[in-house]
Amino acid sequence: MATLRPSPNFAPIKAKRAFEAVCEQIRREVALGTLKPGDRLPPEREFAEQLGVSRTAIREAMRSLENAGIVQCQQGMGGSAFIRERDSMAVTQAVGDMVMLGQIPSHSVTEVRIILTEQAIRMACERATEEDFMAIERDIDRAEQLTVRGDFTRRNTYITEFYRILAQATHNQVMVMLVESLSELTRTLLAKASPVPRSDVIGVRRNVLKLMRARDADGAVREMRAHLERLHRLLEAQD
Amino acid sequence: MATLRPSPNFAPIKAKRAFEAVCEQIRREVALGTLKPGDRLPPEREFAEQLGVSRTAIREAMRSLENAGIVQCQQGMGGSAFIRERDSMAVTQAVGDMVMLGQIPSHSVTEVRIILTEQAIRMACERATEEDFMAIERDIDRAEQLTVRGDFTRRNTYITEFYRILAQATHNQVMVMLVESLSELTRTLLAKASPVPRSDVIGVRRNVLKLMRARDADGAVREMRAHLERLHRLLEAQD
Amino acid sequence: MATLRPSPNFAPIKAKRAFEAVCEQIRREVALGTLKPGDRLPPEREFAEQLGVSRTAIREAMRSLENAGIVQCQQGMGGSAFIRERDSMAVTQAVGDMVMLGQIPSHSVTEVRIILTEQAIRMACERATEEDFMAIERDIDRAEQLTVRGDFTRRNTYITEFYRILAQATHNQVMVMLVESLSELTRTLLAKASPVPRSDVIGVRRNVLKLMRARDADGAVREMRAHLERLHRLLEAQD
Amino acid sequence: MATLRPSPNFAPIKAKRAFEAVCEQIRREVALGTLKPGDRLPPEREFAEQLGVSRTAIREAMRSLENAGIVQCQQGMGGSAFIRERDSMAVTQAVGDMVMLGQIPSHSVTEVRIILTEQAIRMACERATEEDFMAIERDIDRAEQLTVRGDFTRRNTYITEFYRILAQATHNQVMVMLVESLSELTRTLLAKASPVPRSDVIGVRRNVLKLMRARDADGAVREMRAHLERLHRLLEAQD
DNA sequence: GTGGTCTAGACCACG
DNA sequence: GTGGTCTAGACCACC
Repeated sequence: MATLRPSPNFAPIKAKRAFEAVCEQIRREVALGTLKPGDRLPPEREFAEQLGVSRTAIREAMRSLENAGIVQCQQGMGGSAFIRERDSMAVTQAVGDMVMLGQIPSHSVTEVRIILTEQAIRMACERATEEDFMAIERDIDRAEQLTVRGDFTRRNTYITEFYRILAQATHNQVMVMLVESLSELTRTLLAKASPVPRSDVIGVRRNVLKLMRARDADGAVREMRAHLERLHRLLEAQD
Repeated sequence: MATLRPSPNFAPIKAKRAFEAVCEQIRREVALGTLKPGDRLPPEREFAEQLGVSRTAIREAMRSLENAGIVQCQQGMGGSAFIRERDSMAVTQAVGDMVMLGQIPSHSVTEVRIILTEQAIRMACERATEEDFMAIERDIDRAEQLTVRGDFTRRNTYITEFYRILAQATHNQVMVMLVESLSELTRTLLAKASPVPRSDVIGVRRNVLKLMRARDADGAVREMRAHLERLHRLLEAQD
Repeated sequence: MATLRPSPNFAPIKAKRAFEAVCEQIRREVALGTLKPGDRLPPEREFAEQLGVSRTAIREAMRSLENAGIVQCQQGMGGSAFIRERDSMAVTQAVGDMVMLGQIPSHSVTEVRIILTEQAIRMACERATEEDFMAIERDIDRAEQLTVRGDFTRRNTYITEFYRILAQATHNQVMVMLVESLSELTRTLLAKASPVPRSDVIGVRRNVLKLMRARDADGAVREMRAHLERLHRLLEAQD
Repeated sequence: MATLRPSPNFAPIKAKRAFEAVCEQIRREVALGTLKPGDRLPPEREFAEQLGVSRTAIREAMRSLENAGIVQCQQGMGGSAFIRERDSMAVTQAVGDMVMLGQIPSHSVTEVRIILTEQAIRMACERATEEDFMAIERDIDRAEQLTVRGDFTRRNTYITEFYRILAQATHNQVMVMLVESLSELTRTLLAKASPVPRSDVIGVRRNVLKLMRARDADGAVREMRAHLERLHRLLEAQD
């Protein structure tokens, strides 16, 4: 039988560096809503004095937060740092590092990417409003127009955005974030691999949209999966 | 006997922001495999001299890489910076920032978390080896033993690790990474919300494992979904 | 008019040193009661590993806690650190340092000492049980016997303890602590000043006790004050 | 009669712990006045060499002295250790430890706190100069202004300082020290207990000050006691 | 085996 | 660049 008295419960200790404490405070204020996107942080010198740390510590904290996509520093007029609008760039970067540096085979990425996209489509089929569908349609239209015109630079913007807009029909921000990150990552991998993927992207997307509008989740998923698997096979071929 | 592994090849830095160039070099060496997890970078001073940059540049680069979860700095002798084992902490942090700072409702997180865990279970049911199952079982066993003993600090380690080990049975590193991140994030949210979640975690997990061993994906998914929904309801109650 | 949105609230940052974190943990466990007087802490080396810090950090923490009178370290096999019984030594030391190092005139000490002792006597007159009085009497008796025998070393123990036992009749631990500290401090000051104070201590104490038993607070206070003022004048003479 | 020849005074060899010897030297210099508040000690490395001990010994000594509130270490250039201004922090800490760690009921603290504050008021009524009263008034004024402005962080500084400034009117440093310590301790206890104490502190204090200026000790004491008892009841409610 | 001491080396912070 | 902080590892004295 165990002793009645609770045994002392010692937790490991992690030394906190000055800049980490600074980061923590800013993160907290952003989380609380007292700092909002567009707000400006105090000038370095003032901020340093306010927090009782050196300017170096402030600078390192800014570097860290900039990396995390939380603030944006701009030099020149009034310099200082602004709170950024949230976007999924940081997640993309983090997942990308894992794949690039961690020797993760690309089919691990594409497999999960397909699964997540499927799940997003299923969710969207249940929740999407006509407005959502129209947003998707607009994106396809523009991409098509630009393809015809041969303006591939701008076309790629819309081609890329498709998955984000699709995911937004789920009305789940986390889903949007992950789908966007994995799509972006796949795109990067493909760009490095085969310079000219070429396939009837527009047609497939129109098909998927039609099936989703008909709330035919299984059909839409089947169509999308076939397309993505075709696309991803280009990557496998390289390994 | 000399090491077979090629030694990292650092080149002097040219203009451009110094710390970025440093980052780039290290990232490259890691990607190439000349720098492996556990390897030690040269001491600050020495490294700075080697690359012909200031110590500040080295420090800022380390900050950046530490942020990305690529290196880990520690104090004291043998301090310097180590290449870290790849883990999903950076992704967790990035997703966590989005949720914490971006006013994303917690049910967006839990919904995707459930979906991903389900998909992981389905994949695992197809691919898991007996070895995978045994790893899961060992984790459950340890958690149970430590629960009985009242050593909650160490218990929580195993309780938390469960989802990672479960996901590893999919043999897909990206899946592991995402499942781990979302589980960790949910755990953090729960910890902030209700101080005493308590439920028969061990029992549920044994059940899921049994069903997976019988390759009954639908059953395992049903059991797990019920458990997670119960858990997540604690969060909804708070909003 | 002030803005509706709450302005960000940045708090100054204090770097936490490793040993402070260790101290904090031990203090917490003692406060929670999971560590009790007599308990043994893990050996330095083991403890260091458990907390993820170096042995030096543990040692510095021990130094700090030893100073605060919380633990006591022993050498040799089976050594390690023990949690100490609470006593007022630390307070005595702290007050003593203030006086010794801060150029505080000794009459500041004696003045407060008299006031506190008076207040203790008043409280005791209201609350003391017969048991308390008997404890005081026993102390006086022993001191008297040892005075007669000429065993001054042991006599001083009882002479010194008198004020603590007197204060214990207030049933207020803080009062005990302060009275004891100031008495002890005065004794030290006197010892340095005049080697032979000599006066009819025993007689005075018997008188005070008799008056207290009669619940004559005013009388007891008058008697005690007269005695202490006589005593303290020895110190004034020196300045 | 004792022998004229001084008897050889063998002190136990006992290899006094190195850091204790260092402490002793510094304490001695401070007591002698050769080291004054604000003075800087030599850098660790240099000091160690000067005294012929290791840096570890110096560090442990610093720890001990820092604990006793005698020196203060700070980072950065001009780092080293400074001799601190005398303050009652060490006493507060020592008394606080006794209460926190020794299971002393909070009403023991509050009871003595009230008694001591009363006695301080009585002493002050006899000795305070107009200058003392003005210092008290300034403190009340500032606290009131900051309350109106909603700057609670700085307000609390003045609210807390009140008792110290009040006690300084006694012109007895020991009284200042004890009143400050017990007030601070009560404040800590209250902060842990009830998040919103709120009451008309400013009004009460102005009243007390008015009565003290009229040298009406009994009145001032009555007013103050009523206020403190009201405050302390918040603590009792929790037990 | 445990505390006490010391050394060398490195990060972290400030100016 | 200086200086505080932390660490790893070693040796000693004690029981």
